[in-house]
Amino acid sequence: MPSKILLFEDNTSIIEAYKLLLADEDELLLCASFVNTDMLTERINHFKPDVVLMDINIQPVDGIEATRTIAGRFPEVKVIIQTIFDEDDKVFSALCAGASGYMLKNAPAENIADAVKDILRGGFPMSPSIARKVLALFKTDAMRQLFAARHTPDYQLSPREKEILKLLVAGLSYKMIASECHIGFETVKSHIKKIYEKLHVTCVSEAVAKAIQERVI
Amino acid sequence: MPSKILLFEDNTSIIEAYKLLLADEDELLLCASFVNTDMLTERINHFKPDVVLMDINIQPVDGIEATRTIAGRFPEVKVIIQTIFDEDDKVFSALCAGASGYMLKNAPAENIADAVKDILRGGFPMSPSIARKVLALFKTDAMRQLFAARHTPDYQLSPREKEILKLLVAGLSYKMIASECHIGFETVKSHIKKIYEKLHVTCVSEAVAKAIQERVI
DNA sequence: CTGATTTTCCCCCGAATGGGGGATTTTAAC
DNA sequence: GTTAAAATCCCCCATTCGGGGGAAAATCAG
Repeated sequence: MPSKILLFEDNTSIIEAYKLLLADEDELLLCASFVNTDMLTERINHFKPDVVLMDINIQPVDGIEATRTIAGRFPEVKVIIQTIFDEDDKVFSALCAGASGYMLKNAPAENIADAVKDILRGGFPMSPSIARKVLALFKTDAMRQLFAARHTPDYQLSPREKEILKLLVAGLSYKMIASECHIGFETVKSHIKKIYEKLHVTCVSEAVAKAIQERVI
Repeated sequence: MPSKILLFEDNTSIIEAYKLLLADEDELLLCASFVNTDMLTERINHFKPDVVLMDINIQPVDGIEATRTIAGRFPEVKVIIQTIFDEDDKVFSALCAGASGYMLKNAPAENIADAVKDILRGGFPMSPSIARKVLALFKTDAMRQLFAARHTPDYQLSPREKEILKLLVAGLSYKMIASECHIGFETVKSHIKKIYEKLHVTCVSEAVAKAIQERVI
């Protein structure tokens, strides 16, 4: 049984091209194509496609928003964003919005069907230029922040120190921490002194910020 | 001018194999190889390679950490992670750490030089399983939080209050904030009193935690 | 113009914090 | 069994915070 495809594309000549390209594919079936995103959910609901090829610049709802809608309402539908080139930010947003992949409209003709099949198999074909862009995203500050989660700097805090740091982050005073941990006030002070040393900070605010941002706790 | 390569690999027979494979490549020059990650930055600094081939399981600093170091200190150096197989998670972490690509050590011999050249040209050969992980990353909550419109509770902080809150989060004392903002100490106190009221907190630690976690600032 | 909000500043005072010294006991490692 | 680290507690003391009162400009919206 072939995979049903819906095409959203405002350029009719591209629609024609796709029709031709997909016509003699046994595994793929182009059910319908639309030049706008009107009645989006109704159309999806009606055709129940396996794949949606979505032009990123379609109107009135743009391809990214449409992707978000489809990914939210029909998570089993794979959305493949169609773009021309040099639209890094948009492609990135589209992937965030739930797109399963990303294709260049000006790719060599025979590759298009293969790309669709590939994505259906769970692959994620990326042209080198796109791969480079995605890879570049791994090096942005935002991504680094994300992966600070995985990369947790080790400040060699002892279990007790971690416990107390957590309570500090939770907003407890020294006194409250003491009673919470069933230890003396002075002990709490000692631990916190040690924590500050190890984290290279000098006050609660820095300690809390560091603990949260670098996921020390 | 050939691209200079440094090899970090603890298996000496693999080092020998790479030497042979890269010996008759005009575009590639294997400068040196090391069986550990001691003196990492010094070595990079000395050889100034274009490419580093980094075994993922090298010691004492593992390949991922080493990659992070190199990517941080020498962003122009491309790091290619060398892995055996079935180490998707590690490979993924390596990419997050800033690797430019990865290669299978047991790849057909003639492919190795090609893979290096490919990555040098900016390509990014990615296996389906890795690609899937990359894609999955785009759908994580963390990413959505970062890039999608997110629910930010509105505490109605005035611009000045936000500014001061930022400085609080940065770990500045009242006095430092005063001098930073060119206002009096008492004014800072007033603002902070107001901030605490609005955020429903009673001390810096709570305020900082809330500001960061709820992205108030 | 008028009222509301923001920003600025002030005093008082008790409580909390941070840094500098310690010391003892328990636990873990070698 | 010695050594090292962790966890506990103590004192002193200056500084910083936090909450309670204000109040006067400056800015802004209607």
